[in-house]
Amino acid sequence: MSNEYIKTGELSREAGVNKETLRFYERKGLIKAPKRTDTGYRLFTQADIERVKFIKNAQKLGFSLNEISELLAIADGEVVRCDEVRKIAEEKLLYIREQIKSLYQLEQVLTELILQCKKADKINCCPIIESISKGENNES
Amino acid sequence: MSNEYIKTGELSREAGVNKETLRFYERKGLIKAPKRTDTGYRLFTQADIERVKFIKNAQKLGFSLNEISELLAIADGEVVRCDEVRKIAEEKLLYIREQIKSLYQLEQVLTELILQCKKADKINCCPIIESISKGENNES
DNA sequence: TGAAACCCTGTACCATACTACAGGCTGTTT
DNA sequence: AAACAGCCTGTAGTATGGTACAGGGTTTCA
Repeated sequence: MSNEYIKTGELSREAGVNKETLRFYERKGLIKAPKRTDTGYRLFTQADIERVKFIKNAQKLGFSLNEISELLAIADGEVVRCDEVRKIAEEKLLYIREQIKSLYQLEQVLTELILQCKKADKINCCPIIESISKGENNES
Repeated sequence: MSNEYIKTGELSREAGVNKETLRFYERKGLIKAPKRTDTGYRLFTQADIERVKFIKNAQKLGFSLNEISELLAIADGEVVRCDEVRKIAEEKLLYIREQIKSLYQLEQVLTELILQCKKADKINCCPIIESISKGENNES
């Protein structure tokens, strides 16, 4: 379980990512360059599987690869600086809330436009096109 | 007002976009290739100002340039097909609602993680990192 | 021994929406 | 006539997160 090395193909299957993606992560520094066989084949470990899964999970939480780099760097440290992790998470949370807010405004405007469109005479007159033309949707 | 031609620089100022962006839109077919002077300078019209503003307004509503192309093609038609416009808007609305939904789920998970982090002992233990490691955030 | 499956590298490409820049005319002003 | 702003072209770069492929070496199994 501990001394089993796996090659690129197996890691890619285990972690559910493309083989090219692993090389991409390596170039980006998200996973560290693994050992190699004499003939140059990469030898990954169980820990690498966990690491790639961590990356995938963090992406599902909305973190970018750069942010995940930061999280991993902290997690790799001797002492995990919990406050630093929380800071990154809090920034992400604020950003997500902003996104929700502006998407909600869009949702309102679009809903209203579609409603108007349904009510309108459909003979060569489109409230949606007209509203965009006039720039009535500028809330920001 | 009608026969006044303007050059790239003025259109860019009037519509609030970069000059390069205008060439980009032209290549993309979002604005049609304008007349030229004998020496090759582009001659835009008032209508082009409106068109660029339309593009900017539609972007604020969340439409991509490809979708804006479709909207403009419909608006350019002899008869504006209101139902087609509404279809595009309705698709966008559905997409925006999905985005809101998944962002809201993220918001919930992140909020909870941050809360746990605040409650936890901060000595070499980070609930956020651990939760991501374990993949506890998989709702999708 | 030979085919199939696997791995390696570097480079280029996908979408999205621009932005920058080199190298060269044109137009205006002094 | 010279300086400078403004326009032209084509190409390449930005950020994001990968994906694809050519051209080659390696491993495995029959």
